Amino acid sequence: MNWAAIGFDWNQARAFLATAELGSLSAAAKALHLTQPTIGRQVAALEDALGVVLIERAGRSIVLTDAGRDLLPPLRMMAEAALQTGLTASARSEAIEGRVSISASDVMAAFVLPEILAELRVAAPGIEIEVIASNALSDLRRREADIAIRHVRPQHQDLVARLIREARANLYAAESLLERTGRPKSLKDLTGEVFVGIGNREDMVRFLNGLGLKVTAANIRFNSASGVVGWQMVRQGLGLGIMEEGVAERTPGIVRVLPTMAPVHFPVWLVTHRELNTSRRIRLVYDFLAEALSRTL
Amino acid sequence: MNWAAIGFDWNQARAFLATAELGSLSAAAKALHLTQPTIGRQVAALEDALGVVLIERAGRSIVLTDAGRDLLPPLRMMAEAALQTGLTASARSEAIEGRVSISASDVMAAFVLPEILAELRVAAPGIEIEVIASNALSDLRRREADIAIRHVRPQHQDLVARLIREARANLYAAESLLERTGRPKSLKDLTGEVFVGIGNREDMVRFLNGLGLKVTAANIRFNSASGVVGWQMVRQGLGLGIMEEGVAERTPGIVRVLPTMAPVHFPVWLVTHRELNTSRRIRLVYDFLAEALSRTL
DNA sequence: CCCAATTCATGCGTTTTTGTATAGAAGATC
DNA sequence: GATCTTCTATACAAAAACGCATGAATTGGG
Repeated sequence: MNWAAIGFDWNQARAFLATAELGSLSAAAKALHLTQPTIGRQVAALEDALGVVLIERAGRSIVLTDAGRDLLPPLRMMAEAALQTGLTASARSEAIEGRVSISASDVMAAFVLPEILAELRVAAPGIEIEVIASNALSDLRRREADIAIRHVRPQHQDLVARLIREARANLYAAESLLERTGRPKSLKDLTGEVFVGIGNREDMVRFLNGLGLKVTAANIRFNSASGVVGWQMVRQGLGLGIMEEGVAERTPGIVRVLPTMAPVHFPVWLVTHRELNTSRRIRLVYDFLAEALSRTL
Repeated sequence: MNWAAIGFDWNQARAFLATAELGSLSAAAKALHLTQPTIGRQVAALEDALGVVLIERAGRSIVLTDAGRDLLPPLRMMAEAALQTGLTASARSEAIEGRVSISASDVMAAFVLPEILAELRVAAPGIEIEVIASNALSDLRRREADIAIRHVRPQHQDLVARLIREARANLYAAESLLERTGRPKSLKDLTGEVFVGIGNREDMVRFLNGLGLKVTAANIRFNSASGVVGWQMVRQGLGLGIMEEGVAERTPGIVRVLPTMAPVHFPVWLVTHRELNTSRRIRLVYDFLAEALSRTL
């Protein structure tokens, strides 16, 4: 290895990369948990060390110079390798203390996880938990989370997954709503009913049609990308909605519509990175979640 | 990019990599132009940040832990990318001031380059020159030098090369030696003569045999890996030796043996990295060397 | 078996870097 | 076009890192 040629400050290089990727010094500072003046000075120092002008201050924002743009590909490589380094280190970490991030849908994060995490805090007080509540699949390979709860089987071989159980979802409504509109006795009674959608309207229509319900997008009068918001709307009696059985049963004022209708089954997968699975800390949380989810859900 | 996962100190990572590759904190410190306590503290801080023990202090030296060994491959990737970053930056550097390193055989470095560099200093006073005198081919792709003077055509497509000229080498001896032993008139007279070898004895024998000289390893009574040392031995009259024509002609007390014998031709290539060729500073030195070598040699 | 040469750890003073607070500049918005 | 928000630059104090000097431990050689 030629040590002289890599003698520039690697942290400054990272500061520039973050600035270039995120578009501003301020954004880079926030991402790297530093301050804007520090990032600015680091980038300036890197320019000085490399003898190259990297960014042009164009008033409010910044623009990369040709030289700066040239540096991006190798710097991205560097960051990729750094990510792999961190991953490997975490996998080797024997420490029980430390942070573990869990990605889950907002419904899971809001209605299922808190109870489980309360137990976990007793079992392992040293572990710091970061819950990422998002209905977008976070990329475990990029380490956006250490552990993810998903409802589709993960494909990539870098990931290791465990099928917790087949969960059930049913159609629910607020008691107040049914008292107003009357209790439907069959699928046909539901035609023309108002539904609360979650996520994409079209997907929701397809899903409901699959259940044998004759509904169109027009029936979904209320919709939200957030499952929690959707569920609150159902509780308010704004319409009928789909919910996981366990969550629904623990929600007061909610009753099942058409109890004779067969529940929708969907899998619950617990997923982590293959390398991270060797980390004692993450393994502990992973196993704890697996046990608790198969029990609670 | 996930910025949180690459939030460890990249300079500390480099410190550990150097330590692991070079085998000791002290060696790493020297390579990175830092001090041993600093490297020690950086590695310790990295261990702390990653929650992993990387090295075991085994008395005088250090031993990598399993975790430390695991981190090496991604860290090497990081260093490779850093090298590429530095390379790209140098290519983009518009600064005339700065360092340029030139790799050449020790003979070239000692007898040809100084004169040329004296001219260069006048033409471009801001440039700092580092001469790497080595008969081992330095790896331009690893940036062990910015520019190399070579006698074989470089293969790799990352390198750009210019054929300066076909140089000539002849057989020479000290006048004092020939006065003692008599001037040889033909190839046959050289059988049994003492030769001064440069580099590998076997290669030297093969080379001389190729010239039609009937010599074996036994004839090469003196040998040195250093061409300069070899040439000094020739000047001292210890034996006959091969030398580039221009250098030999400028050496007092040296005469050509068998002037009728055809000279050996060998190419002189000026080589640099394709990316570096766009650097104003390196381009300047490259062009200057090309001009000077084709004139001087 | 002892001495010399390395190598790592530690204490301390100095230098460097970082963060906070603030000012200035340039788009965005109404 | 005035205002508001967002982003960068600068000054200064606090914190962190660094280098030097030194001590302790170990290995290799005489």
